[in-house]
Amino acid sequence: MKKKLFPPVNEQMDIIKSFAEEVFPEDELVRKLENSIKTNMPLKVKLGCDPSKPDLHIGHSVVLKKLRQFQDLGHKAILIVGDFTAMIGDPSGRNKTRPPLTMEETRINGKTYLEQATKILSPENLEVRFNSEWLGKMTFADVINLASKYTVAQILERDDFALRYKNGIPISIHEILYPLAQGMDSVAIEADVELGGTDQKFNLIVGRELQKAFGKEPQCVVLMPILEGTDGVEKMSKSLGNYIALTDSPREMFGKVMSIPDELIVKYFKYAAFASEAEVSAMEKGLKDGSLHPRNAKVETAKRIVALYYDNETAEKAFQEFEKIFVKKDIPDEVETFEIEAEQPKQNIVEILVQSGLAPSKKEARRIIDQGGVYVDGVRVSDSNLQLDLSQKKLIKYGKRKFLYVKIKNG
RNA sequence: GGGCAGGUACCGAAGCGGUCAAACGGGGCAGACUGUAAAUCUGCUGGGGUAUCCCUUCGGAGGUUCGAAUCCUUCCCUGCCCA
Repeated sequence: MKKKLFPPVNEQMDIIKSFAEEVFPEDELVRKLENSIKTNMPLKVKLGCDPSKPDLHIGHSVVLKKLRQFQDLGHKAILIVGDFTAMIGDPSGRNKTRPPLTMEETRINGKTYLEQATKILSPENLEVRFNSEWLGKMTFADVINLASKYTVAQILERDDFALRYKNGIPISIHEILYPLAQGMDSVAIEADVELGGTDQKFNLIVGRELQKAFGKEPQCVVLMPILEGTDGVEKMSKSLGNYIALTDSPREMFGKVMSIPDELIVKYFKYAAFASEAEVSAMEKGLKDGSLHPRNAKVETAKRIVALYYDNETAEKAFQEFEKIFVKKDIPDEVETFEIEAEQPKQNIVEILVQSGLAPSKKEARRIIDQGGVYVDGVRVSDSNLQLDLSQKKLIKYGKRKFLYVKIKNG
């Protein structure tokens, strides 16, 4: 056994609490840390992940970064792939029942998830567990026993359940079982700490309660803020389409950050760009006294975020590219070319838009043309009957940000 | 098990035999203005077609009618109340 050195408790606590929304119970956490130093045993830090949506976005990065900090402190990150619970569907923050997934789907997604998560997490001090490992083995009697540990009133403490109940929106029993199932994960792996977004507070507390009920030492809870999506209102999520994926291209990533509302700049700088406290307060001050233009703050934030997932040079390039397109109204450096298969070089513009995938339907293509949203080689198209000669490649701009070269496929 | 109220487009919600592809609000998209911000203004928002034309859609399946989202039958689903 290698001897590990953990930093002093107060240092650890400072790091753990930095940027966290809530950490509780603090005294228990302090005790756990002291004990870990004494026994030279790392804490088990649990993070549940939902394999029903394998595309990670920068909203997820907030909590992943916190987990990474634990790793850097020498603790052990345990990623729970909720392959079993995904079949239930987490009701958190939803006013609707989620469609369950099959086991195979969740397995595949779990793998994708991990690949992306390690962009932030260290592969060391990392353990990945699938919760079907223990949940799948439970008998009905086990489930009843588990269910007996919690009451309906306790479950209804959670606001989204309470709200749905009040508004007559259906709540299925399996959804009620979800927090219990997730709590069992904590029991099974004997988590010392569980991480999550503030929307997970209820679930994490259930985990704590269940650990107690099963005679284990209860976990401490670290809650991170929820990052709003690019629309600035809803929480970032794939289904709402307001997300910035970790796998987005530098250009997309940069552009999406630039489109966030001003009110979110600092929050993004803090939680998505992982700026230091000093940098954050400097930005806040600059914005407040007017010495820093919001746009520049946003540019800085966007660069930092892109650099995290790529590198500084790429981030700089993404910025240049952005300037070029939106400030100088120029065309992007790299535009894909689509080759249309047709006999005639002359093609109808609507047809081209649909075939190249720029427009989802002819109806919409016409609509956008009528509204003045289509340009060919920099010239606005005013007539949806326009015939384009595609023997030379033409640059089409569709809407605000879609660019594509189109030409006829020869031979 | 009984009674009542419901299931409409991405969401909420009108419509209750033809003038309904379906009011209105939200969201989304496009344009103007900008900093691809916010706010504001304008337009669009099922699909096909260059025309007040056709097709698909109002929980599912049948039926009545010249004609149904609107009436009838039946099935499925949800909420509330009673047991």
